[in-house]
Amino acid sequence: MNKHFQPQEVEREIYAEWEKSGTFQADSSSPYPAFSMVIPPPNVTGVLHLGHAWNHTLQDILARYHRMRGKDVLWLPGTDHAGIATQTRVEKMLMQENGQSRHDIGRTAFVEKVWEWKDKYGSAITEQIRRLGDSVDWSRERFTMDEGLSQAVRTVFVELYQKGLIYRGNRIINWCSRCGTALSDIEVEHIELPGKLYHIRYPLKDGSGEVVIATTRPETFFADVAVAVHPNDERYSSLIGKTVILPLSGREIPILADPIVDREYGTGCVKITPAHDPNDFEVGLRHQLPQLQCIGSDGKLNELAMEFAGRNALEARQDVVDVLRKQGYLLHVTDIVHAVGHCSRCSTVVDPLLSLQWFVRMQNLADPALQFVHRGELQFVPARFEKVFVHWLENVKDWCISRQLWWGHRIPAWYCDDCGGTTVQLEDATCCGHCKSTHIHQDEDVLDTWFSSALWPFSTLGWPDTDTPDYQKYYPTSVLVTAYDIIFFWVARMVFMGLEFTGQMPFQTVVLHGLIRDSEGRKMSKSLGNGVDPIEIIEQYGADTLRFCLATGTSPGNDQRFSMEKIEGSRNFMNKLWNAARFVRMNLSDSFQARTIEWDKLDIADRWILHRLAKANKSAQRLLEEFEFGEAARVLYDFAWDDFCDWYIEMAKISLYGESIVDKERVQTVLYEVLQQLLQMLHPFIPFITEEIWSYLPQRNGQLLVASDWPQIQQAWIDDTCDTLMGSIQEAIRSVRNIRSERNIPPSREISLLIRPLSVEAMERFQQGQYYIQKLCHASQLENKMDIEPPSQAIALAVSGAEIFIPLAGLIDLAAEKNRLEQEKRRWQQEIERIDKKFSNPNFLARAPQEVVEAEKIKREDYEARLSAVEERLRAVAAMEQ
RNA sequence: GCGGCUGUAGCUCAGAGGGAGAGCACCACCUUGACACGGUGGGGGUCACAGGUUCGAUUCCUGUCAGCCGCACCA
Repeated sequence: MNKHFQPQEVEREIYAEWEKSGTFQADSSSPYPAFSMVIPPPNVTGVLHLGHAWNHTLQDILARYHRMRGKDVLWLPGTDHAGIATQTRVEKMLMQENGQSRHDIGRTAFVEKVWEWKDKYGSAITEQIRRLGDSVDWSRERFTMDEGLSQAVRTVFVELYQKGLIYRGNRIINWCSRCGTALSDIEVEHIELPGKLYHIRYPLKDGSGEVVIATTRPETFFADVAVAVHPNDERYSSLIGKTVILPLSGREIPILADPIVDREYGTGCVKITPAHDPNDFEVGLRHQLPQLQCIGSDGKLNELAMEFAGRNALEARQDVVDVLRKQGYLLHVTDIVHAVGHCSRCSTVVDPLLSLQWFVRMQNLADPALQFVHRGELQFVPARFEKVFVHWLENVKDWCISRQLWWGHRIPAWYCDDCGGTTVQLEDATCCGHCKSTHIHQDEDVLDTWFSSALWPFSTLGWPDTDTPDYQKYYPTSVLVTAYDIIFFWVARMVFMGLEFTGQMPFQTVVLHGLIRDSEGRKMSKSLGNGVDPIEIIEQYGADTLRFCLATGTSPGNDQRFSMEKIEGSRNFMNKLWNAARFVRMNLSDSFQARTIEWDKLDIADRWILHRLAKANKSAQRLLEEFEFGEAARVLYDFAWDDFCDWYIEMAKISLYGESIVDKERVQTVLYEVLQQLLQMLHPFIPFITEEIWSYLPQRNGQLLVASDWPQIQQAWIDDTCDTLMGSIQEAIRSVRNIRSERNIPPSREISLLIRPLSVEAMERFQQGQYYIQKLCHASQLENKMDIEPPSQAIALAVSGAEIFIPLAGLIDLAAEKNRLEQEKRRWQQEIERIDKKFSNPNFLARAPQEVVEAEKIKREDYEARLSAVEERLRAVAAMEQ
């Protein structure tokens, strides 16, 4: 083994070996119980970012863990077609290369281009997924526009239409003029911006005065159809039913009463523009008002705006205001701050627009989802996200699913040019379903990408065919792991679609993690240029370093900051593990045969490390079952670094470099066993390096770690007494080291140690650890006797159950020693006081649990013993001063 | 307006009803035969604030303050 692990040299080979071994492939015919997950399908056009890397690390930990625990694991990979993003990208390319727009080449040719593009670049992201080491089943990879998945989309659309849960209608939708398509409500991001509130006079027709309305979008006034006031607003009650004359156009519109009006806001008078505002739209329906439109889908004003026709609405605003002002209609303008909707993809301001679109009627789908969740049939991790989920579903509005794009699942609806009927069906229509006319044309639009993603957990397993072995065995899936920012986009939609079409929750548990931020806590974004390319990290440090860094940074549902310092910390751990393994390997012969561990023949240190190993295993398992990834990783880190490397390996060196063959073999067996189990437990987190180390272990015969079993917890190894015993040995070692350091006694200078135990029992304890104390304190001799008479020129240490003397003839500064002992004395006195305070409270004795009281008593005895040792020593020092 | 998260060492963050933790940074010492991507030792925090529950609160509850996020409304 080299001095350092070289991830670049081995990761690709190891991944290829894993793939070849078939370990990642699920087997629906195997007798083992299923553990299944579907990957949140990344954008086929995309590149891997740190968020993916994190998300995938967590899933891979689960996949590999459950595989090692004997489950038949299916982790299904794939990508989605990302309608707008992909289309935009190919359009740009087309424009750059040929100077053509998609309209220049036509729909069929354009869609062909996108497929070409997808075939060429769509594998980039799946290649990157391999670099992360994901143990996905590539034989089951899916794409949302695959034949089967497209069939699922059509089936769902047709069935929902037949059930009346999908309808086409004229509604206010969010229109992004840059993307040229409608968006759903959640694709709109509201951003607080400074704006102006324009107060405009609308004269009464009867000449008796005027009303003043307030608006932020004065350019829409051309499409006003009414003015509304609150029914109980005394200021305006006499005006209800009267008519006002719209400035410039002279059109007459009514004043009406509607409770939606906020009397406090603006003037309390609202202009009603049903075609350009969702609230006004509702008011319009209630009062049967016409729906006049003055801005088209191109964002331009139309002929209703008279001389402004043809101009961009937003740009024309100022001119409209100027004209109103000139003609005396503008009363005044005030500054306000209001939330303006922006396209979440391209940040263009979205226009509320009246438009004929397809919608999913949400009520009937949301209700069952809410019922199932209330019955506890979906576990959220962390639980608090359930509230977010429920709140959204309780208030959800109908989902606009049609997109004015060419790339995606085309809506299976045909319109008849003769009878005007709509035909919705699975197969491509050849004639009108109502009048049999062949003069029909298909709807031009495609479906929202999330419509197909919503079906992902079952469409990928063969649905609508529910008899496939995969669907039978792996649906519903076990766990879904995703970031909390797509609870609405994806999780909620999978839930209600899953319930509607499979009658089951698509997953039993949904694990939500946070978002990656930069080292200053900012979201990573292209515009800030603070993004980090995970592939670069992998190339520089290896996938394991990245994965371990992300895993240890995980705390449930919370964001994490990314920094190179953390990466280095993680890299250092890889190096530590590598070298610990290297040490073990160097001390085993090539023909080494693992022996069974004979508990009775083990030394205290052996028992202790096996105890710690079993405890670490227990904790890691519990934490992984609870999806506490960060804690699980930390438990293993601490075990590996602190217990194994810092203590056990150092202690093992005594036997390894000693005379006794028996001792040496004993320690070799333990080292080998611990390392092997450690590699197995770390494998889900850092698969490459553990696999690589595994290959160096003797007697492996080409067996892969990835296919091995998670180690059994050996109950017989759990030994708390041994743990406390080692604890006191470690304390003794640390105390002596502390003194060495304080007194600048270099390691090269050997010292003697005299241990004076306070009891026979303590003497036996220290006997078991005395070689370790001696070696780890660089002591040339050690005596452990109850009747030791301390030399006068010595430093005295009070440890649990004993006093330790370090004879240092000629090096003792009595004043300094007295000072140190005084400090010690105060420390133990304080501890005793703290405990006595508890005991002096009668309620403590009466109400605290017996174990707690008992534990405090034992502590007090220990402190008391130490205190008297220190006091005695103080007296001795004082006597010497004379 | 509704809901949520966060506030612990200089920084990043764990944690748990009964003696304040880690990593990094810092200081000192150490080329000890796995590792300087290392070892040993050390300094450093009234666990945001105020109440309450409890024998006992940094941990549970309520409120306040500060930072952040989501949802709704905003003519």
